[in-house]
Amino acid sequence: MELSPTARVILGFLAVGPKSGYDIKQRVDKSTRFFWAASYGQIYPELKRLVAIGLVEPAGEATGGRRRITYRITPAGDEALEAWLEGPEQLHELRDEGLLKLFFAGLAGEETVASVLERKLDAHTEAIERLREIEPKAAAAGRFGPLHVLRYGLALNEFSAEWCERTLVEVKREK
Amino acid sequence: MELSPTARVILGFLAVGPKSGYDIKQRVDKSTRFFWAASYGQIYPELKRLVAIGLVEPAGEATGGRRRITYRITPAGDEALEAWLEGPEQLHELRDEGLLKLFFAGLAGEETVASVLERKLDAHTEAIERLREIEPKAAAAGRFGPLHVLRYGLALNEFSAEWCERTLVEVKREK
DNA sequence: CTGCACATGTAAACGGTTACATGATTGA
DNA sequence: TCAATCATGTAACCGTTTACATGTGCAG
Repeated sequence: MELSPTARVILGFLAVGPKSGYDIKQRVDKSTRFFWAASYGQIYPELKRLVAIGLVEPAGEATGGRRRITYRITPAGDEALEAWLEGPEQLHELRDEGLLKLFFAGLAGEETVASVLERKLDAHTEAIERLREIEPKAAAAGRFGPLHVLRYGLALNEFSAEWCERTLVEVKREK
Repeated sequence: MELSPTARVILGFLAVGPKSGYDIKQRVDKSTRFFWAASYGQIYPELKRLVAIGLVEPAGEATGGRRRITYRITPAGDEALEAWLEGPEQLHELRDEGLLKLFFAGLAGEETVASVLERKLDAHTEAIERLREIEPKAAAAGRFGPLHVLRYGLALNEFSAEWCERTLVEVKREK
């Protein structure tokens, strides 16, 4: 029983505790979105599919107030999640338009190369700031996975930012 | 005139010199595929679209032998390419299933965490090997962009591999 | 009482991969 | 002569984003 891409995040978050589709989306946006995004257009239909195949079950509607449907992972869901975690496949895809531009920027002159690098540097700097804001919360929560993944993201962006700076210096020296 | 994602690679490679769709695919697979992939299913239709809007033109069919359609970038195509290179947008997307697994792997115990890290390490090690094989060729070609992008890829994968190793040690120490 | 955040959902469009179809040429 | 590679192309499918539709409850 192969899990769809979106099912992987959903089951993961439901394994931590029952949540609504809305909840899941909020969590994704504050954590996994940097390496695994999901939109409402995927989450809501996927939740229904997961219920249909018995990996997830409704855990009661709104306790008073607002409409709200909470879901809980089933034992079958736990099994499927574990099977996925232990499976060998680990897709890795990168789409980096800055790198693509850099690849061709030589055709347009050194100024273009420099501005491409500067914008890539900006993007990494911003990412670092956003991740630093989140870090204290992740550290306080004390869960191993989220914290280490966050620190990896931080370190990776710092590495990339420094690489952009070094390469910028090199480009300007050659000019 | 916004360039479609695939049009960006196509125009870039055609700016270096005339090529067929098949050529472009080969080049992509040997270079940009690590951060910007493209399949025949996109390249051939996109070439036709680019001809239709005048950014690219046919540069003659097969000189004897095999069937083969070569394309050349037009002045309008050069302009569009430069406009794209100088534009501010630089999409950056990452899909890293290893990180997603790591995010949740704590739920399944430390052995799962370790095996997820080991497989991520393997993936980066393999990437390093593949990139090292290509490097001498890129260095010999002497074009700034491709060489620096390749070295960035190499450095990034080395960084990630080392991070996996360090984190593995940490995980095993805690056990 | 108004605007914002909560909350769920669907439809259309887009971008991409994969599989399939076709056929020519080259080298073993 | 047979397999591999060259070479172009299309159709089906999948996953994803975006825009839209609808309505609730709370705070100012």
